[in-house]
Amino acid sequence: MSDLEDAYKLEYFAEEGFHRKECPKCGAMYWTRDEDRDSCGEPPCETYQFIDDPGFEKEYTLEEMREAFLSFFERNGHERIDPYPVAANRWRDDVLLTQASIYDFQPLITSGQTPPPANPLTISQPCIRMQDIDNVGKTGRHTMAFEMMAHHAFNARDDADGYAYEGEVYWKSETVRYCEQLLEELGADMEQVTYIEDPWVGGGNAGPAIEVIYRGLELATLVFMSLEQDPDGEYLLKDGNRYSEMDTYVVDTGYGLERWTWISQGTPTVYEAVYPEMITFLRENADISLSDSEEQLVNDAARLSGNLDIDDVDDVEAARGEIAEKLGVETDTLRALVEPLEQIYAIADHSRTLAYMFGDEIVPSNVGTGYLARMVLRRTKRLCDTVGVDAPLDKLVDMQAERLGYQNRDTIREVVRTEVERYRETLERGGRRVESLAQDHAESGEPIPTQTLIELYDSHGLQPDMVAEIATEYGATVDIPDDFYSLVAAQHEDEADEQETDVDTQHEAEFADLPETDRLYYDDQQRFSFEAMVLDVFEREDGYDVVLDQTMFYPEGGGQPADHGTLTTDDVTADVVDVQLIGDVVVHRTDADPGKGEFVRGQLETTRRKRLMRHHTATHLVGHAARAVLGDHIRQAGAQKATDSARIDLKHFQSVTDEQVREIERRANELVMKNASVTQEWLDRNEAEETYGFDIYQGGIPSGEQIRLIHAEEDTQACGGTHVSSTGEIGAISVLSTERIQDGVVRFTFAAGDAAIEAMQQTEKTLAETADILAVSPPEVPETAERFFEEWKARGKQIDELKEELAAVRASGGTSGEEVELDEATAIIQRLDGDMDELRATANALVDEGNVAVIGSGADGAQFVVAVPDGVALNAGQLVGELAERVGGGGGGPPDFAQGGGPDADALDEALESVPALLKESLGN
RNA sequence: GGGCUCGUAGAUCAGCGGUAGAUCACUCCCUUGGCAUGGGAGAGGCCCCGGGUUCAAAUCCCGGCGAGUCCA
Repeated sequence: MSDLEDAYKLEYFAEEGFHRKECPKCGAMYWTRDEDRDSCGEPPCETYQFIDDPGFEKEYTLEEMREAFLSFFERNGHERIDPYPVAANRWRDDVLLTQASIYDFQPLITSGQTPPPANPLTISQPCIRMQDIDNVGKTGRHTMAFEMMAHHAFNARDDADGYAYEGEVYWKSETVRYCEQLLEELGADMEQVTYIEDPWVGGGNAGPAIEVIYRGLELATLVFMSLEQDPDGEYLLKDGNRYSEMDTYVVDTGYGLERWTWISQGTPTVYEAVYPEMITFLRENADISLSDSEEQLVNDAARLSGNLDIDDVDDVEAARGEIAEKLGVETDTLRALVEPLEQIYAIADHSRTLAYMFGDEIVPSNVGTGYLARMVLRRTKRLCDTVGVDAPLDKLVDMQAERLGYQNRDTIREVVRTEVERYRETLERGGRRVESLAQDHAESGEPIPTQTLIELYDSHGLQPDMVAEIATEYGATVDIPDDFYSLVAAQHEDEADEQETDVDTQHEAEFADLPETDRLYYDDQQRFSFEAMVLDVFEREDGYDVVLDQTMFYPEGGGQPADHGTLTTDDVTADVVDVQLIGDVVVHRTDADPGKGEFVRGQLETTRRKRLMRHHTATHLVGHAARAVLGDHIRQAGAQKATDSARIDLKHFQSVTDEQVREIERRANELVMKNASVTQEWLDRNEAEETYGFDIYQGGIPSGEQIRLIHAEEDTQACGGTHVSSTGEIGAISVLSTERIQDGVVRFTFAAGDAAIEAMQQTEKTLAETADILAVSPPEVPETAERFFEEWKARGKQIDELKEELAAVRASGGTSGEEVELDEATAIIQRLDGDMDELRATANALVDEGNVAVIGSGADGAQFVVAVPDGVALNAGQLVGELAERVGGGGGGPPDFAQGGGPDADALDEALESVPALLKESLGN
């Protein structure tokens, strides 16, 4: 076993006369120029030494510092790269948000499958770390949104081949030298800089890493990613796993833009350094004006808390008393002064987070990144309300968006406004709910139970403290357990996620040794037959897996189903029922064995393929049209093509109106009528991204150095599917329906070509049939249907009225029923073969005249209604129960009115005859 | 991707197996010089849709549609 100690003995450190020392406080190993140094320099071993005493020669704004960094590395041979979106799930499915610059290059570039956009490169990458959300504003240095400035170099070992980059660009010593040069250029005192050894581990990779500390602040981390997880690996690292050396090794640095800006200014908190005008605006808006002495107190407190070991919110609360004591004020006094400022810092940071999110076209939703955006927005809104900021949230976000240079600011504001309004509605709805709940509990005097609080939060989005606030107004009490959110989490624990085993992986090993199948469908998408040689055949439970040297069959992928057709030899014709791409090998599932080593003729089912191609190209056009109508933020969330229709799921922050749908349909068909040629182009991926942007990845991100682009009119997408050669071949596009499949995602189902004609004919047929039934012409159908419906309702009402009248007449006009005199009233027993409504009405009418009514019907099985007037000691429910038993059923109801019945209509009369006896019996008791 | 909650009068919601309700809004009448208001009467419901269970479903079960919300 080996550890990484040797990995830190850099030539550079030796040349410059660095000393390797152990920190007496925390035990960390670090490198320094200062032989007499006695600490690693990082809190808690050391305190901040730059507040009011900036660490660089001059002060930098955020923008100046970014430029200083990027241009420094440009001067030193690095190419400047535009930042990637903060929505990392656009190019990888293992994370939602970009949390570090290296995320931009994972996994395809770091693993060597795809070349980097430049090598070496420098970038300032916006990042969002939700895990810091509670600390923002309170610790003075945490921000949820930040930019990670970085330079990266992608190296491959000399003896390694098959990677998308080769040789060594530079490695550890050069990396540290760049860092030193930059610090020196900015005027740092190099004697005070320390380099702490701190191996980095994450996401299956690892490597030695160095933390760069200056005046108590960690300014950068230099990571040398060179190891990968390996059970037999040589290195045992701090996560308890073993690692071994990789063929590629990557310089991964991270320089916190905000911290560099901060240290250059020496303000009490980082927030005042990075967006001072926003802080000023918010303080004025919330009307927070402090006297000079109060201002001084706040500054002193900030400096003190910066110098304490404050890593999260709990520490802040714990330290508050200590700080107050040092300053000679009451803890509460200090809190009253500091808390509003903390909230304002958080608002500024969150607004910036939202600007990044919406600027990068994240759409609020109840899933994924959209949900995270919604959470941040609601939290920010609450903070504004608490601290008394009355500027609209869309304005605050816009201020940050403007600073960050986003072009889509109008959309950003609209998204924020829509979302704030939605939140207002949720609160209003929830408020009403809590009010009535609170009234109930105020009456009973019992506190609102925890389980109810959990439900209010989980199902209705109401924070327990908000519930408490409203409840208190109505005099109800609420106990919020300290571990409330753990309780919520505990209720979700049962939600076990089932891992489905991929059938393909079972056989994957068998195909691994076979040569890559030559995919002819890219050479000519309009050819539907070919010849090939059978390389291998595997017998399966339900057929055969046939591998050819080349194929025209398109395997399922990119939402396009597999081609069907036949493989024919002189002796055998095998039907191809499914085609899958496994690794580089196209596997044809057939119903017969063509024979290994045979020559086959392949013939596609052309109708099917043509329909799929039309639908695929049409999908691109519908997406393009939607973007034109709804806005640039429109992005594909998924798509599926079939022979009779296709669907495309689009992200949008509002529901789509009928007019918008028609407009999209119209524009899509305009593109069809233009008959623009649809072309494919293989392009270097970095060139493609540079030319067309990330929006080409609507259907996911392919791997490889070269990617295939499909151009249809102005639309360009990276796509592996098969397409028609000109848009006119699509014929027509008909949007069949739209539905909201989840918040923020609208699904368009549409048909193209002959499928569109079929769909339209089907719709017309339905309309024609409907018109026929109503005996009107199709245009008159809506009006007629409405009239019929209204008339139908009116008649129902009229029938009800007539039944009432009939019942009254029956009751008053002497009855055909048997009368039995009871002590307090007359009971009328009657058979009346009507429905329940008639029975009820008649019984009610009889009761109105002071009679007991016992009515039976044989219209639908046997049914009874028994009604008893006030003051008569007879239990209707009991009587009905006994009668119903005699017809093989059951019944019941309140004592004054009951109903029941059973299937045995033949026994009805007999049951009614028994009523007098039953009455006497029950009254006699 | 998964969990939970909710669809009843124009609006807000009760009812949760047994005769569909309240409040506001609406219409009309009365009180007042007029307004705020007060008193009275009335109209307004495919109880989201489709199956099932039951003598009986707004109510229970299943499926769909629509809305909300929490989590990954």
